[in-house]
Amino acid sequence: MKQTHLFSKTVKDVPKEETSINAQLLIKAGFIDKLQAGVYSFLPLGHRVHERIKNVIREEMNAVGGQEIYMPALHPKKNWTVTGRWDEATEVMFQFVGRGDKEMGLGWTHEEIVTPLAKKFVHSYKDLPRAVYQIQDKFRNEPRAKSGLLRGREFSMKDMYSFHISAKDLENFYDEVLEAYHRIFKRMGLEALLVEASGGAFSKYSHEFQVLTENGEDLVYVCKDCGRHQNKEIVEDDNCPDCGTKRSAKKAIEVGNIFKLKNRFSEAFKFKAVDKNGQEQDIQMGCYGIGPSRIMGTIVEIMHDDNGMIWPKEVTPYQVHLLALATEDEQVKDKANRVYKNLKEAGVEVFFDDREKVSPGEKFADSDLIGLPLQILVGKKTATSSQVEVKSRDGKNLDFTDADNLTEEEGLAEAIHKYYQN
RNA sequence: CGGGCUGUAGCGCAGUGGUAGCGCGCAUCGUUCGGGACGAUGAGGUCGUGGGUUCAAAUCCCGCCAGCCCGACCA
Repeated sequence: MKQTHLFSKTVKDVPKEETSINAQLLIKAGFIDKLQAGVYSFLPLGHRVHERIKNVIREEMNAVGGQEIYMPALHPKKNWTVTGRWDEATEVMFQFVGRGDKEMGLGWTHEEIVTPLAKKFVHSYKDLPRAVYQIQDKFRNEPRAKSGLLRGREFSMKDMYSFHISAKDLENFYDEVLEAYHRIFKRMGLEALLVEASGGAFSKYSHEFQVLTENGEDLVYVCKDCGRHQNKEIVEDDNCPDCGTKRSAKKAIEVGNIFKLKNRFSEAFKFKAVDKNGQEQDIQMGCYGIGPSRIMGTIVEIMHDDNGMIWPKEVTPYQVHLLALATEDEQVKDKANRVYKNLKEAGVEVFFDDREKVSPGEKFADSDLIGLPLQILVGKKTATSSQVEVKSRDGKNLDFTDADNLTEEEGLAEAIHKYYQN
């Protein structure tokens, strides 16, 4: 992708009222644009990151047997009256009247949709277990949207729902998803703690995945001795219930949440299946949420420095940022174009700053702001040789920069591919 | 929903009663070119919105809308 063709641009100043780091950096770099409080457009670079995050989640959900579907966001009132949550959810749910006085609402969660859906196909223990998930925008009428992508009124969510013939089977699957969640966050460079929390409107208890950061809005009691962490909402005293250690409250961002719904929704929708003995059983359900857009904001909160963002390899919008530094020099220009072409042909995802009459300083500043893991510099220094200069955004040394055979033609693409495989 | 602050050019801001400014960005030309270069010229605004006061309102008063922060809330 040539930077001269990119839809968005970086800006030098962001509104001073945007105080959260993720909003500031993502807006400044042209990754997102705010339409209204808690509602954002994802621009090409931001969209690519968002999609990569979703793809990591997809891979891990598919790996535990989840099947991707896509449900409507526009819900009829009738499904919600079954569980009584139409009236309970007036605060959080956007509700309105459509044509013919029909009452409808926008989906803020999908138990009321997926349960009757599954009921159409599941009648016997032989049809179980099943897990379906979707990645879709959720709508929540938050009293106060804030902190950029961290708390929005429209935001992306992966929500998976699982169906089981027994509580035991639910337990097993729940544990598998829990492990899958750990893998997801690890792949994206986030250290997420497993935290016990209340079940809110869904069940008595749940597990949250929390990333510790000062900019978080949750408070987690962290036990450094035995690792039993609990959300403040269920904590009665500072001491760990397991080992008795005095725990400290730390701010955190909730990036995932999983619940055992048990028979709460299957009972409401009269969703049963016969077991091996021919006896009808309430279906046991679990639900598993994770917010890609919130994760994007969290990654920026955690991984940045004074100059800008630093994307982890798994979710970077492009693999390398190629900078043509002295475009008035025809040799430099030709060489940069060649490197771009060669890398692209070798399957490297290249973002190419081909802007002319833009000073090197501005290119460096923009490149650091955008934060791709690798920067390749083509300037007068190396114009007459076939060598290129490679820098890592995080400042760590690259073991391949010294390789003698690392030229624009040979070795470079290979080294980049290798870098991304680690 | 309570408290505080804010709304003026694409973005950031100044302008407290006399008819609209600065910086960035943008356009054209020239110079510059390894950590956000410089000069010249130019385009761009019903000052959030509705009403009121006044000879005169971006500026004063009232209502409304929108945004940010703190709190409450947060499946």
